[in-house]
Amino acid sequence: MSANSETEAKIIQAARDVFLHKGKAGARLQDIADVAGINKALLHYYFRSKDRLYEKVFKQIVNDFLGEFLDSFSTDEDFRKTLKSFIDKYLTALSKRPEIVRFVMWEIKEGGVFFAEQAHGMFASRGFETIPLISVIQKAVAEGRIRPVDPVQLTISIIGMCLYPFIAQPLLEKIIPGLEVQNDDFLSQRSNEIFDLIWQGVGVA
Amino acid sequence: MSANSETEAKIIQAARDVFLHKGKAGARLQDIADVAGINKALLHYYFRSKDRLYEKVFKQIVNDFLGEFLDSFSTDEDFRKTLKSFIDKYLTALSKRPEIVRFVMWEIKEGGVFFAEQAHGMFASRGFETIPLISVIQKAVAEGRIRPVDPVQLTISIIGMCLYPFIAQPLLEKIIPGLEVQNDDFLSQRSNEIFDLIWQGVGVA
DNA sequence: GTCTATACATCGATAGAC
DNA sequence: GTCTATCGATGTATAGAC
Repeated sequence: MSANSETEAKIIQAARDVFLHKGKAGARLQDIADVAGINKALLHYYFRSKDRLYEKVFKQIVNDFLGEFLDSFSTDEDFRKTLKSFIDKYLTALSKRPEIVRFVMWEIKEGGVFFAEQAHGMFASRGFETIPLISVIQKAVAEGRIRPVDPVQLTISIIGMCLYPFIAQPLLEKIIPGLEVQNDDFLSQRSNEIFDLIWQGVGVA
Repeated sequence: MSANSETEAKIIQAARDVFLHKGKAGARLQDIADVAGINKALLHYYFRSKDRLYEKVFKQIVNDFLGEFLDSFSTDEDFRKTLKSFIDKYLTALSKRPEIVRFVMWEIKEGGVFFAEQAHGMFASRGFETIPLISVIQKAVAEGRIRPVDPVQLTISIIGMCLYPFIAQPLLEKIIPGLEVQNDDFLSQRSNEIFDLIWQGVGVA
C-alpha cells in the first residue's frame, strides 16, 4: 500500500483521540492535525470537511464499543445469569472507556441520529429487532420466570441504573464525598446492588 | 425605578431562554441581544462578559428548578409514601422542563462546579448535609422498614431510573418505536414501574 | 501527496458618538 | 444608557507551489 492509506490511518486515529475527549464542536482541526503529525490542509484532502471526518470516526467508535459489548455476553443462558452478566459486562465496559459516555452524550444533544442508526444496524446484524435486553426480558416474562413487568420499562431502568453514575460522575463525586465511580469496589458493589434491587426489591421478607 | 433595571431584567430573561436551549458554548450574544430587543454592546455594559452573564443565569435556573422540587415533597411521612412521592414529583418536574436536563448536562461536561455548589447550598439551607434522599433512606434502613441496602447506591439507582429517559429521550424515541417520554401515560406507568421495582423487585412470589 | 499562505466567516469584546 | 462601527482572535476551508 502507498503512503496514502498510512496517512489516512494516522488521521483517523488522531481524530478518534481528539473527538473522543473534546466532542465534535470542541475539537479543532488544528489539534487533530498536530496529533497526526500533519497539517490542516491534508485533512481536507482526505476528508472533505470536519463533518465528514466526524461522521466516519463517530460510527467507528460506536461500532467498536457496542460491538465488543454485544459480543461479550450471551442471551441463551438462564435469565438470572443473563441479567447479572449484562450488568457486570456493561459496568465494566463503561468504566474502561468512560469518555465514550460523554461522547455519545454530545451526539444525543444533536439529535442522536448517527447513534440510533448505528445501534439499530448492530442489533439487526445480530438478529434483534430492537435492544436485545428487551427481547430477553420479554421471554422471561412469557415463560413466567419473573413477574409480568413491562420489558421496555425494565430495560430503561437497568440501563439508567448502570449508566447514570458515569453520566453524572463529576457531579456525584463532588456532592457525595469519598465516592469514586471508577473504583473497583464501588463498581462491584454497584453491580450487586442493581441486581439485588431488580431481583427482590427493598421490601422486607 | 429607572429604565436601568428594566433592561437588566429583559436581558436576564432573554439569556435564560437562549442559554437553556443552546447551552453556554452554543449560545450567541447576538441571539440574546436580539431576543432582548437590544444590541450586543449593552450586554457588556450590564454584564462584563459572557461568562459572568452565564454564571448568573445558570445559578438562577438551577435555583428555581431545584427549589421548587425540593419544596414540593415532604420527608417526614411514611417512607413508602415519601418514596412514591419523590418519584412522582421528580418525573413531573422533569417532564415539565426537559430542557433543564440537557442544560445541566452541558454543565457537567465542564466539570459541574456551579451545579455542585448550588445544590450543596440548597440542601444545606434546608437542613441536609447531602442529597436529602440519602438521609431518608438511611433512616428507613435504621428503623428496619426496608432491608439493609446502601443508601448512596439506592439513591443513585432511583435518580438514574427517573432521569435516564429524559437524558436519552431523542435516542430512545428513535430506537423504540412508539415510545414518547413526555407522554402522560408513559410517565405514570414509569412512576409505578420504578416504585414497584424498588419495593418488590421482579422476583416471583 | 504534502506543504505554506491566505481567504472567508463567526464571535466576543471594545471604542467612541450621541 | 444606548447605539454603530470595528478590532482581534479563532476556526474552517481553499489556492497554489513543490
